[in-house]
Amino acid sequence: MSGSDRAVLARPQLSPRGRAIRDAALKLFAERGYEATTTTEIGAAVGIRGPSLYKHVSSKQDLLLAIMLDAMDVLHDVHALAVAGVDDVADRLRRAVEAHVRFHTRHRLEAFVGNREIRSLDEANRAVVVARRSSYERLIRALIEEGVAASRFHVASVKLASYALLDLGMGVAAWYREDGDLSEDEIVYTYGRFALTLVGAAG
Amino acid sequence: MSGSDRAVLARPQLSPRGRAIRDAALKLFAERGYEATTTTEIGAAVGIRGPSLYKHVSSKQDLLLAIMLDAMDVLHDVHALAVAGVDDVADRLRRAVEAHVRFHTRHRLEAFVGNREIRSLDEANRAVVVARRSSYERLIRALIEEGVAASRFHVASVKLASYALLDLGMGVAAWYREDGDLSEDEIVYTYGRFALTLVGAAG
DNA sequence: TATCAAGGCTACTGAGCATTAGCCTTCCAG
DNA sequence: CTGGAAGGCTAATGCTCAGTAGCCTTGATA
Repeated sequence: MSGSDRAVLARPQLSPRGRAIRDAALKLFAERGYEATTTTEIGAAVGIRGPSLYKHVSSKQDLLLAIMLDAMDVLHDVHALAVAGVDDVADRLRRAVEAHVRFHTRHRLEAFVGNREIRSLDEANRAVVVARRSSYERLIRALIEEGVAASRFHVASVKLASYALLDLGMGVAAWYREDGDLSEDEIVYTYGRFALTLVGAAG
Repeated sequence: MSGSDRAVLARPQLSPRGRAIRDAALKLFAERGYEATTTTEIGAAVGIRGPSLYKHVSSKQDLLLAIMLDAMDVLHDVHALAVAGVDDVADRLRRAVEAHVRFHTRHRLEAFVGNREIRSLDEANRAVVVARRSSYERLIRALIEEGVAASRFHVASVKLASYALLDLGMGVAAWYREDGDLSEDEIVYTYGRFALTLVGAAG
């Protein structure tokens, strides 16, 4: 887990203004999309003009990349934390899905942008983000495979089951609202149970 | 069902070139996104220059709107067809979900663009599309409510269950490939069964 | 054969955009 | 009190677009 510790502990420190800019950009990217968001708008959201952003940030593209990479780090971290030290494979899957869903409520903007704007990254950056996402997807699939191998899970297709679980999380990021009438815990626990029935977990 | 008949029978006839342009635009919108797609590219895809598009199409925005509206019509149609004449509520739900998922494989580009590019529609057009989508979502939710009322389904939250089912379809549109190793029927039937376990359908 | 519509094309318009240049103020360190 | 860095600003640069104007070819019709 030294990798995720690094991500947790050594996440680069941003100046307060830098943080504000990134937050504003995140909100705008989520709302209007990356291409449709102008540097003027991002600036306005933190009370400065567009060109002044460049005193804090190297480019709009880097802003997007940083947002996505940070989010992927957090996602890996919460997954690792959720399954660490848990032996039973069904428990591990349930906890992994709970962490997955909770991430998508707590960081819904990051998740939303991360899913929708990969296309807006240029080639090289996209490759990095896609690789990191695939590595996460493999973790979930490996859990299901393990349960199947142990005859604890029974699925028609491991791939299909893992897609389904991952997609449910992404869906949450699209519709969840903090002030909605579904509480975070309600969603998390319900989806955790969905996951187990979905893989046909015995007992 | 006269509404959906209208949609099926009276879908406006497009010239072959018009069709080709719409298809090309759909593919490009799905690949690069609406904002990132230029009229020059759409033109090139059908062998003409960007400005010549305007001999067939009134604007890029209208192209997007037409794609989305047509897709929503088809989705409503396949739903209506799937549940028509089926009495048992569990059967109706399963068939509705199967139709939902099949739509998202057969029309994955339309579904993909329809979900991701609503933001790119201007205010008025967006309102129309959103309304039509909500009406579809209500159909699914009503099915679940009906099963719950009849004590055939048992869910923690109707809303959550319907979100989950709808999101699974959207997920399919994101990863399904005709030449992938999961067949359309395999996905459709598996998700149909998912749906029933997910709503805790008895028998 | 003359006409005309359909459907191409190039050139142009007008707008918007990310980013850079270069200037000015503020404020802290020496 | 002075020098310089930090962080604003306006103006300008260079590019990319959607959409329009207006011209030309083709081919069917009358």
